[in-house]
Amino acid sequence: TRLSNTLIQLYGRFGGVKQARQVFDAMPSRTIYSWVSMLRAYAQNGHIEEAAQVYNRMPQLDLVTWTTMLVAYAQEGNLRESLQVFSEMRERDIVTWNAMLTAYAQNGCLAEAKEIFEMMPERDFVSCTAILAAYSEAGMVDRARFCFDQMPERNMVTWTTMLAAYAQRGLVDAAAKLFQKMPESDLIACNTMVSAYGQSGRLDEAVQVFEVMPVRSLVTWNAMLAAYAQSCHLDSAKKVFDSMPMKDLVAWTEMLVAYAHAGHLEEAKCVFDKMAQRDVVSWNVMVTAFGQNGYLVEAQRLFESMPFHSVMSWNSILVANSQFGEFQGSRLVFDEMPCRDTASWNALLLAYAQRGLDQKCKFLFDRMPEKS
RNA sequence: CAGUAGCUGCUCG
Repeated sequence: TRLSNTLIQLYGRFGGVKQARQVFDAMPSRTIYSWVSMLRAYAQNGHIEEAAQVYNRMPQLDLVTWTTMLVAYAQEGNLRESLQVFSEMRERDIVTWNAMLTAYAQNGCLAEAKEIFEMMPERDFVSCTAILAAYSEAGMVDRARFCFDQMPERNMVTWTTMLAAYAQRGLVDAAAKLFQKMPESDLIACNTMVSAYGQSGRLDEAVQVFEVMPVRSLVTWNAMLAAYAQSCHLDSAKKVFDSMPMKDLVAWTEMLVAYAHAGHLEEAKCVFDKMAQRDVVSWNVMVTAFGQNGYLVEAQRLFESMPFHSVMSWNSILVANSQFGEFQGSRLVFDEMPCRDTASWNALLLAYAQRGLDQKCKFLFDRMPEKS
C-alpha cells in the first residue's frame, strides 16, 4: 500500500494522472494517504473537478485533506471554495492558516491576507514569508522591507523573498546590498541575483555572480540565458545555450526570445518548429515576435493554430492588431476574447489613444474594471 | 507514505 501511495505521488508530480488513477484503482485497500495522494495528483494537474470527486468520496477527512483541497481551489483562483473549506474545518493547524494566507496572497487579495495574518493563533517562517510576498506582489516594497525588519528571525527563504521583491521592482542596487548582508547564500539566492542583474541589463555583474557560484542549477543557466536574450546578445545567448548541461522547455523558449529580440524571425521559427515540446508560453513568444514586427498575417495564422490560448496569447494578437491593423480589428479581437485582464484594457486604450480617438478612450477608461 | 512560504521563459502599462 505504501509503495502504491508513493507511486501515485510520483505519477502526480510527473503529470501522469491517468497512471496515478490506475494504481489507485488497482489497490486492494487504501489508507487516507492513498486518497490524499490521488486528490493531490488531480489538483496538481489542473483537474479540479476530479479532485473534488475524490474529496467527496473519501471515507474520512482530516486536517491534511481539508488543507489539500483548500489549496487545490486556491490554485484555480477559486477563493470562494477555498474559504468555504476553510470555514467548514473543525480544526485548523498552522499549515492550514498558512495555506489560507497564501491563497489570498497569491490571488492579489492583500487585505484578506493581512486579516488572516492577524487572526492566526501563531506564526512561523512560512506565515511571515507569505505576508512579505503579498506586500511585494502588491508593489509595496517598503512595507515588505518593514515587515522583513520586524521579523524576529529569518531564514534563507525570507531573505530571498526580500531579494526577489527588490529585483521585481527593478531595485537592483537595493537587492545587491541586501545580498551582501545575507549571513549565507544558497543556490536560489544566487539565481535571484543573476536574474536581477540580467533584467536590468547589467550583464557583467550577472556573469560575475554566475561564475562565483559553487553549484548551478538549470534555473541558473536559464537566468543567464535570459539575461543575454533580453539584452539582444544573440551570440552569447547561443554560447550559453550550447554549454548548458541540461536544457528544458524554458531554455528553448528563451532561445526563441533571443532570436526574436535580435530580429531573426526565420531562425526563431526554425527553432520553434524543431522543438520537442511546446507550451502556451513558447507559442506566445512566436505570436508576439511576428506581431511586433508587423507580420500580422503570420501572427494570426500562428495564433489560430495554437492548441491552447492564454490571456497573454489574446493580448499579443490584440497588440499586433492595434499596432499594424485597423482599429476596428482591435475592437473585434477585444470583444472576441474569452477573458480580459488589465493588460488587455490597456492595449485597447492605447490603440484608441494612438489614433486620437479621445472620446472612445475616455469611454473605455471609465469602464475599466481596475486601472493600473 | 500525504497538506502551507523563496529563484528562470511570453502580452499592455
